[in-house]
Amino acid sequence: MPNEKRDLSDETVTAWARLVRISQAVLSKVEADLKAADLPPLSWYDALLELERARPDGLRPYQLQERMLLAQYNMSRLTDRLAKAGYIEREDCSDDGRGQILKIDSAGRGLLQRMWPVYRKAIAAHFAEKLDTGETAALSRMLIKLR
Amino acid sequence: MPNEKRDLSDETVTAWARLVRISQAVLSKVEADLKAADLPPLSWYDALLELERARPDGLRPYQLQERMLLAQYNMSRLTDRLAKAGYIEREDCSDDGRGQILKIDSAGRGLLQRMWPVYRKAIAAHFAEKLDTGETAALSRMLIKLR
DNA sequence: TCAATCTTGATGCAACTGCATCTTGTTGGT
DNA sequence: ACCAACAAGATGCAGTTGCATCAAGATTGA
Repeated sequence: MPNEKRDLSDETVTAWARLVRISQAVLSKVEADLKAADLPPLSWYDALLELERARPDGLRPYQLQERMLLAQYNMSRLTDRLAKAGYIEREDCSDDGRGQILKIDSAGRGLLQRMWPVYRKAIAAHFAEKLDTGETAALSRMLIKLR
Repeated sequence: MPNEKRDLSDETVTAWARLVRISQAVLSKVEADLKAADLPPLSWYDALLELERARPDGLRPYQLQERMLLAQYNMSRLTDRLAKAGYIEREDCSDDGRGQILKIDSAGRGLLQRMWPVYRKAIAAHFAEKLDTGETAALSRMLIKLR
């Protein structure tokens, strides 16, 4: 049916389909491993890791949002959950009355430490073991170009 | 913090992070283009395309589910929506009293035709234009290894 | 043949996401 | 100083997903 291909080669469409399907499949395997270990989803890890790297200043929600490529309302809700779970602190921002500053706390750092071994094994099993060093580098280079 | 890296190199972790972030970002751009054209999400296209390819026999839900790497309950709901929107027919399966057979109908084929031009342009803009032929092939090869 | 087990597909419920919109506060032009 | 435009963050609502479970039919094995 879609044979009004115009300028897109079959190889290109196949590559596109693989990117979508396979990256999603690998990601769900990793998420499943986290869940099987009774750990929160990857987005919690990502957010906490960014806040860990931003120590000791912390980050404004909109900064975290840009780094994580998340919609604003999703970030608002994610920080809500993280704060309720006790993994981050929210301080009022002195420069901007609307804003806040997010900081990871010690429970958050503890969670990072508990999650990493599981996450590391999952990345190894579902990603790293399937590629050699050169392939990893090549994949990385292709992905950069897509950004 | 996660410096108990054991066997995962920094390059590997970076490549992993890029795969997750960038593929998700590109995918949302494509989804956004479809939505901007008042078209249904990609999953509708994927399902209908599989059913188009399976003509004239159609597919059992579990077969479609395997091809699309979707959870069973998500497939059940996707077929519900597609049937309610009039894009597929569901027939009782004669071989198996529990089962059904899904077939794309002419409205479904019409939707494929209306979606493809938009989808094609989106793939071109957000994916194909950023890679040359060799790079597309290389990306494809790396992804295959991850499957 | 008949019970135990497995497979197919659906569904109630809670959590999460997308969208639109709101509130509060900042900024820039006059 | 003021008002219009803009930016940060929250939230109500509808739609979607994940999880657990269910019902109904198929399969296996004694």
